Amino acid sequence: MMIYDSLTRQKRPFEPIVSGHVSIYVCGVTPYAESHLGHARPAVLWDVIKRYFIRRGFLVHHVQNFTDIDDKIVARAQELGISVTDLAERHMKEYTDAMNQLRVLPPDYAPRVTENVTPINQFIEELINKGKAYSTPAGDVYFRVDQSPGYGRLSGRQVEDQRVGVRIESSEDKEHPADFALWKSSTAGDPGFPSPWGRGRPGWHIECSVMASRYLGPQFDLHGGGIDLIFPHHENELAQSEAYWGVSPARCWVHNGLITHGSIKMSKSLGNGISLRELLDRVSPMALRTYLLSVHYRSPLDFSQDALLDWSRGMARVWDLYERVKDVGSPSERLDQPWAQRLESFEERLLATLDDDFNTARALAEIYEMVRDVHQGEAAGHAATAYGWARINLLKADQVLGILPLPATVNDPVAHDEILAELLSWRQEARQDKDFATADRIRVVLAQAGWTIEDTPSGPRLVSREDL
RNA sequence: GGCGACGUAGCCAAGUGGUAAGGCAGGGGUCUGCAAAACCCCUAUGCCCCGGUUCGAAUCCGGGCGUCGCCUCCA
Repeated sequence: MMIYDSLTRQKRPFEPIVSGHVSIYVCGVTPYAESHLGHARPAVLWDVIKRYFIRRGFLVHHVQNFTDIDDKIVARAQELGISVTDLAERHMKEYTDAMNQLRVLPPDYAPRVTENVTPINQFIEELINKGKAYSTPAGDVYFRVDQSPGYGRLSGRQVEDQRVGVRIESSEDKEHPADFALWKSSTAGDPGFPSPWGRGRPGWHIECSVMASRYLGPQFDLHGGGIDLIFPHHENELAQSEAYWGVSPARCWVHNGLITHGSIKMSKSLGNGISLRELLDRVSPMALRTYLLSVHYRSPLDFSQDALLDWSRGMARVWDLYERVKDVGSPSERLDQPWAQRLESFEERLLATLDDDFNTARALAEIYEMVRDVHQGEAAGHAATAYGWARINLLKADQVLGILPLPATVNDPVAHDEILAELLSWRQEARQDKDFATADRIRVVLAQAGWTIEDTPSGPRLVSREDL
């Protein structure tokens, strides 16, 4: 099992700290606004990673935080005239709902900054005691970057090389321009928490150092997040945790590439962000999920509606096959024909592709090749065996990748169903009487209602493709 | 200015030394009253360009060109 580590910039064999266990910390969202498509990528990726480890027999501990207090949340809540709690709560729920639709398994813990202020303060105090941080007369606390020997090694940059840009916080009583805040004092009207340095709130990076170690211990296996978090967030987190614990927090840093739109990074400020909620109203969640997995996680994914729709057309074939085979029995015969052998060993190949740095794109290709083998078996006169394997293999793929739509919970009004059924049987009668003009008129009527008729050997079937 | 990523068929995309996966679109076919769906077959002598290393390179090295990301909040 090989995983690319951003710190050493190479694929390395995965060696868990505790044999048979894998501990994962993923940086979650700051719920100050609606979730956009970019948030879905790491969520789906880590969901697959988790499912993969579980299938490989690991016990998984997964923590993903909510940064439910920060400058943006405060600003946005004031703008809307609501409390920061209400604002954060609303967007956390939206996020969670979207994740459920995408079939993302919830983390074992989803800690919030506001529930960890005391441990954060203790952590900061200890850093001050160790001489790694200092408080200022204004009630802020900063981390001393020059007391952190390896600072910059994760992001591959040196403090001196950085562009001398305009620093937003100008009233600095920092010792060094690169020092960053562990604790920020709150002004009168702002939300804040008591602390040894006065009322204030945690800086941006400290919460992850504290919560990761609180829930997973000083060192854990995998640390995830978007590639845009490498600097400053993870660089600073690494420095803090190392200063406190004396060890690097994560054994392996896993960063996903960003989603772009028109080749530009998706972001609210540029106005090219796509609302996850709106997108999920328009497209099938499983089409979106598998589309996100169709590109290797470290590459940028340039989103386009057309590419998503093209992709979902392909997945529809897989879903159709599953519909056809979901109730068939398990194979009873063992055959030495190549297609049968490949169907038997499908899951091994699937897991083997994921062994190599979670190559989900190739894993999806394996599914299509498996589907072709099913048809070969069918053509060879072994339909029952082929379909049996199709059912098993699609479920196995689903277990790890999550590819099948959830069972529909739509309950059309009975009257609606009856009308459709009546029209269909009317058309069948017309067809038997060779009255094709009438039959085709009925087809047009149904088409206008959004239904496509598929005449299968076992009779006509209505298909609605509007959700693709 | 510093650091980094990427450039594979009409489109999306895998592939890090051994002779180009997969999907969509397109073409041909089977089935069908016609369609739709499904299935089968075909579709890159070539992987941004130019050099180099090698028996052999999309894959390694050097130099270009182009696109993007981070250096400020960001998944």
